[in-house]
Amino acid sequence: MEDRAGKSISSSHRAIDELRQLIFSGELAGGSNHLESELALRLNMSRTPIREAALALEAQGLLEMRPRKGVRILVISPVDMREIYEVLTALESVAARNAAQAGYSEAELVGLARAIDNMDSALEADDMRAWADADDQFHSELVRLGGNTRIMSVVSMMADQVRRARAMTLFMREKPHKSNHDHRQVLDAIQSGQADVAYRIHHAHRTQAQSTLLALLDRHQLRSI
Amino acid sequence: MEDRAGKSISSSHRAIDELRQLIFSGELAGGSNHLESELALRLNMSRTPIREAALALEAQGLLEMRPRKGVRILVISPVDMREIYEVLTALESVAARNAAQAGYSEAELVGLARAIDNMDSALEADDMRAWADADDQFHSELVRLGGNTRIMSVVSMMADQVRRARAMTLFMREKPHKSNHDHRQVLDAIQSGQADVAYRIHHAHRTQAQSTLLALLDRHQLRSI
DNA sequence: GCATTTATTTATGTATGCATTAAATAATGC
DNA sequence: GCATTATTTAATGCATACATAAATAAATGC
Repeated sequence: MEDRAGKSISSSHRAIDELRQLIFSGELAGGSNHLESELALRLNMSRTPIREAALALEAQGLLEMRPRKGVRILVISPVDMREIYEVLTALESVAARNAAQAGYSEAELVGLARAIDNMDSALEADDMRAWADADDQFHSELVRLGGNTRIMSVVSMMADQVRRARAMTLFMREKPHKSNHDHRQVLDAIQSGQADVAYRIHHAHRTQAQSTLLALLDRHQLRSI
Repeated sequence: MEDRAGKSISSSHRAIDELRQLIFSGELAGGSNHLESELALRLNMSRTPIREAALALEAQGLLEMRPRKGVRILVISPVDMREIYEVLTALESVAARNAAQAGYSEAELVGLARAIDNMDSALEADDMRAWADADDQFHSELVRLGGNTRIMSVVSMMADQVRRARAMTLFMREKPHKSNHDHRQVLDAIQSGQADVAYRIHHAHRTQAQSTLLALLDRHQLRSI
């Protein structure tokens, strides 16, 4: 097997990538069970790399391995959402503060600025999927600029865990104009080196996002996704 | 294989447990490399469960699997310590706030109180190892009371990552009387439901612990552990 | 003697086989 | 007909075999 760069990629890695895809796309639905042999057949490889991939995805909180029951895709409940957003709020805010303290140049912040621009145009074009991508881009760039690799990996893990739920609520919520405004403010604070402001604004932003989302789940009686 | 409860335990789980032990005890030193076959021989099992265990421990940030180089036990640098303590500070403080908000009864807080008592008597007896155990007990009980399972697992993972470094600095630092005082204050705030106070005090406590530790590493020129 | 190529070794990644044991089904007793 | 036990089925956990590819050593050319 070869990836885009032409470097051969192992079956285990391919299994991880493809299973993630299948989970995010909903083809492997939350709550569904799948025997190792079934997945092996589906991805056209033996059980060994499937097992290794399942172990990795279990560590990332995307599924659960239950002896003789197969691999179960985890569902996200409102309680899970609360937990995850609590962690995201705390860690991303620290990243925002660090980014502001780092004294980045205009050029180094171009990724953040571009993400915000993308969100604006997506919102204008009423393309919520593009907006969500740009939002992801903003948050992951922010965390990257924070410079703490542990925060990066925890945040990206948790973001993955709520990905399905987020996709589902994307089209239920009203247009997130406020979100874009918040992001510009965070960028401003980072540019001007106001660490505490960056922290506070991002913290408020995430807290707001969390209650919006939880209210939405409650209104639609979504008990698990 | 049977564990204490008489329930048979899998080789993979045994491998995880025993490798963790070997890493924490220093028998598998930070930076050392070990072929899968070597570890298999050592734990008297085949490569398969060793591989599964290594994958799990890699996800937990304790080692790294490098093709043909074997499994490398990770070392902790001062930069890693900074990163990890930043995460611990942020998440444990949130846990402290949540615990204070939860309105626990005296009985439910007995674990925390006991941990502090243990730290006091360990300090009196000048038994630093007992003190470290009690400190662990306090922090993990605090996080448990916070009620966020994600925070629990991230914190315990990060605590494991610095375990070796912490053990090493245990006997280099002066007696942590201040620490015990801080912990009592956090417990008081939780008992009286002062969420913001609990947050602030624990945050300050962890920030202090971090700079003490980093200063210690710097003073002793420890660039990796 | 040094660089380059070829051969050899060996650790890994994956497939496969099999014993074990949980779950499902059938059989038995009441 | 229901509960209990025996039987069968089948998914997992692990061992093992082997192809592949990296690293090392040997050989060749200059």
